[in-house]
Amino acid sequence: MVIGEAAKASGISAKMLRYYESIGLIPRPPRTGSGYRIYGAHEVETLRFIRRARDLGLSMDRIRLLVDLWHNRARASRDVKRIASAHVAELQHRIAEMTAMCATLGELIAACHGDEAPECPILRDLAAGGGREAVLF
Amino acid sequence: MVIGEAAKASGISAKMLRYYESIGLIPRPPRTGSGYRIYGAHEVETLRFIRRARDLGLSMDRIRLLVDLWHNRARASRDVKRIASAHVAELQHRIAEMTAMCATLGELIAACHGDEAPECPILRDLAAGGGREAVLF
DNA sequence: ATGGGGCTTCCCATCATGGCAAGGTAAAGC
DNA sequence: GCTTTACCTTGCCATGATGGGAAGCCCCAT
Repeated sequence: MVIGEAAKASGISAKMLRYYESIGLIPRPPRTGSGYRIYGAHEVETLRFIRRARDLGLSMDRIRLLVDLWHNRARASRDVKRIASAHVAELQHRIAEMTAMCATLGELIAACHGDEAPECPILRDLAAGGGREAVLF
Repeated sequence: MVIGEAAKASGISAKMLRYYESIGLIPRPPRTGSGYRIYGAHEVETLRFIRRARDLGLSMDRIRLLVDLWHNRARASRDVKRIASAHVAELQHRIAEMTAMCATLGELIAACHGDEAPECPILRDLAAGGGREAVLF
């Protein structure tokens, strides 16, 4: 399999395959005489693993650790669980931040007439400092 | 006020003040004879506005629009509301994505013993393709 | 006058991804 | 065999918002 085929089979673009190779996430594949990268079924399997980890929002650093554990028959599932849990904790943190933003903005949007007039609670709040009083009055 | 003081007063680093100036988000301030940027109370007020918009997760592009509307007495609150609503919609989209990731990972984490053994539903799922069957068996 | 801290500009790095350009190659059609 | 076409190679640039650092100038206090 040449890089375009591996890309199609794995769902990762050829560009990213070269990038992953350059950062050492995947090993350098053998080349044909003319320099084309050659991937086998095993490599594509690893790539699909990476793809799915990426789809779950994992960082490259954590994916690297997971791939290493996956390829390591002496692994402890505890290590895998710890990495996944840390990721979930980060996701929840970000979700909480964004939910708070949505809540604040939602109140302001609800208070805004959204008409031709210039008066706007959203701008007023941004200008005044986001304190509760700016929302209530 | 020189840049460091404006930074402290606004909560935006001096580095970012120069950056915001370079991308045209804020106008170029006057300079002293020796080239120091000089900021007044009005500029700091704008910077605090930007800071709070940033804290609500707005993109620079949207902040630019909001600042323009804020400074424009002939604005319509409808335009402000539309921008804020678009941002909330994006936030909700991202929240939904991350929540789905959390749900999937949560199931896998719950199914993982997290002990010394190599057997791990998390890795199994990543390897198998994320289908339901991989979770259930 | 000298030292320290703050200011200036410019360059580099992040992270994962895409785009573009120039040049080589493989395979298919004529 | 030659042409076309599609694909491969490397390398550079860009993103967005931010931090870091270096080299050099400036202001103030001692």
